[in-house]
Amino acid sequence: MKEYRPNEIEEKWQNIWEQKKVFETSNDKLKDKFYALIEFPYPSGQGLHVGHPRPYTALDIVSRKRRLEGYNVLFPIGWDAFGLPTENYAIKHKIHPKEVTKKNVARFKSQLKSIGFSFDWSKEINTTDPDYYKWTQWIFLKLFENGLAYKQEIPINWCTSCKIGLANEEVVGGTCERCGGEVVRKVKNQWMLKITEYADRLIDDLDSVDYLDKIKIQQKNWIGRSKGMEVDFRIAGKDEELKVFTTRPDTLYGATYMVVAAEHPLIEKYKELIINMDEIRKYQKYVSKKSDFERTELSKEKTGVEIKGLKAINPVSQNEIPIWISDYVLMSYGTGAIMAVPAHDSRDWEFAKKFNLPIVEVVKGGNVEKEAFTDTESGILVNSELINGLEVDVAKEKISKWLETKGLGKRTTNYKLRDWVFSRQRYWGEPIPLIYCEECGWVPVPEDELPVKLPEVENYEPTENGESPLANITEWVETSCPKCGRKARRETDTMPQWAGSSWYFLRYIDPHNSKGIVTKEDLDYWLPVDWYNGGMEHTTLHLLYSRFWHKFLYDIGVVPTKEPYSKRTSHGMILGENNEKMSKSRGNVVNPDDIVEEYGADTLRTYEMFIGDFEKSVPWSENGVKGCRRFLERVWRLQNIVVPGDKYTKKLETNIQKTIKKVSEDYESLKFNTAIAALMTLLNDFNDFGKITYADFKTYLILLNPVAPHITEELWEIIGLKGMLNESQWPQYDEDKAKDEVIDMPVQVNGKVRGTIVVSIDDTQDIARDKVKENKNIMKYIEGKQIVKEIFIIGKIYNIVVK
RNA sequence: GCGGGAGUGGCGGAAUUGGCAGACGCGCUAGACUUAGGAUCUAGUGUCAUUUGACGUGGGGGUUCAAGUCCUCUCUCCCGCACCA
Repeated sequence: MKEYRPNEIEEKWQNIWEQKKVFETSNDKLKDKFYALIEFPYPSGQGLHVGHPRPYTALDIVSRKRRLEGYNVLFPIGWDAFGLPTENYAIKHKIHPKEVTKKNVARFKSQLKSIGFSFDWSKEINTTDPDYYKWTQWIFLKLFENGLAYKQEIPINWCTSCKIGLANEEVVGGTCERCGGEVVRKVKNQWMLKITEYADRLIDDLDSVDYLDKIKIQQKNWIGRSKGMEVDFRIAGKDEELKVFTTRPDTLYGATYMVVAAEHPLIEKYKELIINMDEIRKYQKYVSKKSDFERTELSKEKTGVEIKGLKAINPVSQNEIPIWISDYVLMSYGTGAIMAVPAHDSRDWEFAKKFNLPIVEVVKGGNVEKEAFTDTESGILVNSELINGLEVDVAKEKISKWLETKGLGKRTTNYKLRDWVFSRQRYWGEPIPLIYCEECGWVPVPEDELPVKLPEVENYEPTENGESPLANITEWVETSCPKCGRKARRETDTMPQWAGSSWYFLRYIDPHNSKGIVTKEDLDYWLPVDWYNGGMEHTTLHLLYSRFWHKFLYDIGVVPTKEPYSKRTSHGMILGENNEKMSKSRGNVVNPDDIVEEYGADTLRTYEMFIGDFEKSVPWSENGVKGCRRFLERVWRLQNIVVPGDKYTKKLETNIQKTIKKVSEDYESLKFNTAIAALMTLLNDFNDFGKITYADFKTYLILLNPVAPHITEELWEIIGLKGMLNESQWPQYDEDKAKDEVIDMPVQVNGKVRGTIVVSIDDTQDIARDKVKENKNIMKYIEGKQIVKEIFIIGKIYNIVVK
């Protein structure tokens, strides 16, 4: 027997697979298709770390299994290469982001290839390739033409010293991450996409897809649909209404004050009437330095200022109530104003306590002097003239009707979801293909002029006033209006990184098409994606954005399905050995190259799958890697105990059948760790028995192949099986043979196991009872006592209750 | 704060979904073979008592013949929060 040398074997088979184009998708549309998708990586400067291969290996396993089952499999790969880190690197080192990307992609590619994934490399895509982003721009134009893109004033994080807009991530404690300068909110006119128009469908169509429940729940909560009422509070002495949204109109009598967002237009409108404008200005400035996130997060200690000089009228009680501003009310949710019901909302309660505002109980059951009583899904109304004594449901309905007939409110649906801010004042993104003409307004770049390519620039830093670096390239910006021919200017904002990743799974299907986005008949065959795996952190942004784009493309007749992905699963993170997130600064990053080099790709793959529950985060362990290498060494040595025979060894057959069943099922249900454990157990059985037939070994190799493709292919060749393993077929199991006929049944007395009896799987209670009587140890606990009850579950357990 | 998720040996994790808790692997202990090694093989390994046994799945309470699994209260940790990808 030769020594097991993974590096030699792995390179050998990777070359053979590539030469023979084993993993290229076939054009045979009569075959059943299987489209497996992983989230394409962002090619960062650090290269892959061991977290990347985990989801890739998982779907590689499924893809390899499906090929052996006869499916036509599409398992593609590409690069999500626009983005901030590349641009920042380019600025710092004065290298074109295109060059940075090229270098990073090359590195990622060689790393991925060394791990032996069965990607169809002929379908590789890159979001920064003009042939690709041509179609990203095309989709944007379609959205624009259909009224789903519009401009709006939106505050951005502005670093006063770098003079550049910052991502939320780059703002640390109100200061700029890179220079430590002061960050303020600055209003910019931004392109927005109306994802809210699809809010209902994005919720409702979740019923038609197979996503993990936690993913569905998280998306639903993010969209945050709530049915309620918009209620008008009149401003005392003015012909002006302050609208609030509430899901609880029944608690209206408890509304003892109102709170509006610091940016609420009401303040500007009535600034002459407001007595304490100075105080308000000061508070507005304080709020403007916080992100929405901080505003709600840091709200442990409530802050706020009363707007003195304005009062509101509670529409049901007619009481005059004060209006406050506070940072816990956001302009971006609802109407930017709330009615505060301190008795039944804890934030309102804290605020009322701090500023000494009245608290009026309207649902019975708590002690509202001590704390807010929020358990009010049901209950009886009090202190509420029109609805006293009614159940919450009934009261809600009655007061809603009353408000409607009086014209004081209307039923509406509100969403937490906000429209998508689509503009970036950055260089490394897709140019937004619009032209501004004084006469015609915003005009799309004609389709035949797409793509609008990124121009070459010297400097990638945004301009002094926060415009994108593109704004400085006069010859690029100045153009003529496609409609009227007059002088016009190009939009200089670029798209966010999310744009390219919102539709990439479509382009994989037909990546080299120069005439259209994807050929229609290919779309009909391949859509929807059968299985999409990715991180939970993408649930509410990328996953939702891409569903939105897909639904839009469905509406305009480009794609044939309402949903892009029929199944979505997700993996856990791999942490450092110290149980912390892997990061350069913590110095706990493990590079897969080192593992491949020292132990081999098959060991890396096996370990990544065996490391633990696929859906949970787990710490890396080098010792665990060694254990997997040892396992593969034992598999390698199985070649020594193979004897001729084209049938399963009798004594091993049940175990083999059971393992086929277990492994086949586990590979399909993310339980890779237990599949490998089953293969280890079977290997132990083989070694205990001492010899195996070709048939035993062949089945074993196929079962292990998706996890460890190189070693199994090599062993297949060594023992002289026909053809290549990857051309063989997935083994079948026989349900009857995959069961033990005889089992050790536990016998309990009063719920405690006192012994076992050997019974056939289908033996009845009478047979079992006789066997119990023969068992002295069990009888010891029964004799002399009265049997109260006997529970017998066939094939499982026998419990005797005695007194 | 809001939303989602997780707590089982020294460690990663199993548990047919209410039926023998700890499969499989790591680590550890002892032994064998040794041209001494981070190789391989054998046996052991939840805790305490060590014959019979008692206890044990973050903590408290409950349902049940039977609870890691169901109900209830509670504690701790992780992830996301819209310009990171």
